[in-house]
Amino acid sequence: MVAPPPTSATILGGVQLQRPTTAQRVAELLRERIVQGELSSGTQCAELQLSTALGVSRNTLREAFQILVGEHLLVHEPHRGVFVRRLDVDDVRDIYTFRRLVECAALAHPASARGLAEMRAAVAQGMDAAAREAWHEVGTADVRFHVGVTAVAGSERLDQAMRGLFAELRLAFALVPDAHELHRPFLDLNAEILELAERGQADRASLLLRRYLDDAEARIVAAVQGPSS
Amino acid sequence: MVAPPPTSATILGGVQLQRPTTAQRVAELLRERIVQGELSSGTQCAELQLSTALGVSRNTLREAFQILVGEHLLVHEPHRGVFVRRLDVDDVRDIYTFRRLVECAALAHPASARGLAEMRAAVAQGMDAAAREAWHEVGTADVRFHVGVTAVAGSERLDQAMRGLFAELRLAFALVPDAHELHRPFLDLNAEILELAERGQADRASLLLRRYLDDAEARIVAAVQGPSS
DNA sequence: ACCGTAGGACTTGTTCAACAATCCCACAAG
DNA sequence: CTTGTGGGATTGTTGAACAAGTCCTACGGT
Repeated sequence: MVAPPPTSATILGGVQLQRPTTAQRVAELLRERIVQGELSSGTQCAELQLSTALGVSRNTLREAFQILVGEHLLVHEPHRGVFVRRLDVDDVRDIYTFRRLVECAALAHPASARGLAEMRAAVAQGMDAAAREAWHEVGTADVRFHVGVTAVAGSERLDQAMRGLFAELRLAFALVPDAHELHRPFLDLNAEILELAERGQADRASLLLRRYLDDAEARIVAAVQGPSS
Repeated sequence: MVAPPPTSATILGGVQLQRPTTAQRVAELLRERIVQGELSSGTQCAELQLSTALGVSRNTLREAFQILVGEHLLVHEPHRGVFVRRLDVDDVRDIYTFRRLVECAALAHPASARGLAEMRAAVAQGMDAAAREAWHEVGTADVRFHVGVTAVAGSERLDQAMRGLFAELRLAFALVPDAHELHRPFLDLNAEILELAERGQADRASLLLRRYLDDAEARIVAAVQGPSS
């Protein structure tokens, strides 16, 4: 087995510098608006209105829609339009079933040190943000922590799937009143999980994580079915 | 836990009857061509050529492209075109890292009987197909078996992610000479895994499955780096 | 009051033609 | 052998147009 000749990609560390296409930029902008809750669940995205507002053609906008539909952030109802996805209780349960399986398994069989480093960085960021009472950033750090947990498994595709899941979850976060209250109690728990994981106590870390997930799921389920129950 | 009220979706079994849009049908057609290997890895999909061949406009075709790019079956290089994705060794390893984590964890903590039923049906189909020497169908049954394993976890999103992963994997299957030889030895193993799972011997089933995955990964990695080594 | 229904306004689905931006290749110059 | 430099082909993006479908409303029958 001979060493492969160094390509420009390996030299440059695999970074790809390609200006995003208009559709990608539009998708990115809409994605941001959606996960930030500025476009709330169920909102219709009218083509003519949005395309003129963004200064792009309908065709380009429709390409952007396809991207976001593929990410489950928008739903497409033929001849009716595209809408910001609305999560129901089953969706939240489904997402947490996914997270429980993947995150707990990742912690139980650690394979990548990069994931641990991410977890460490996320805990630090969360502590710091809490000290400054920057609650929104605390939430960001919490998400980062769990993406880090997933990264412990060492699969790029798994990481990406998890990032997609979190984007979906934010649709539900928006329904939780006092979103900072959602993440605040988990700061210490994350730190504890990290410490166990670093000491090689994989099983205890995994168990603690499961408790976290059960708790978070219950909170969000309650928020989603909210006043209706 | 009370039973949820039956919605129209549950009554109708969740089937949604909406004629697919043209872009969706084009995407489906191309997806089929790709996973069947009729469009081999690296092939460029020229817009003008394809759109005239399919009798659709370039704009519609580009919407279809966005769908398939989102499924990682096509890659888009701005101003150069879209190409059928080419999997390298790292991709295969990444996919199998994903599968190991998810499938083994699913078997270890069974949560859905529907998954077991799928596994059973897949084993039966595989045996039957092998008896008829229908090797292609044996491969289909093998894939079905492992989607069934994933379904044991009980998350719709996880199932979908796994189906997407298998679509990608077929890009690599096409590189394996004698694809039926790839699946043939696993018929009995699948049956054995199923039996262990049904008897509640989750750990042993999970262990056996891990051996399967390691073996399959090695074969495909060898095929992908193939003649170059 | 309660359907059905027939319009009509509006939105989405799809195509087409055009132009701008970019890539690719062949060829010439150093 | 490397480095410009066209020019041709492909992709990126737009605007207009029409077909197809949905939603709303008013009308008529019962």
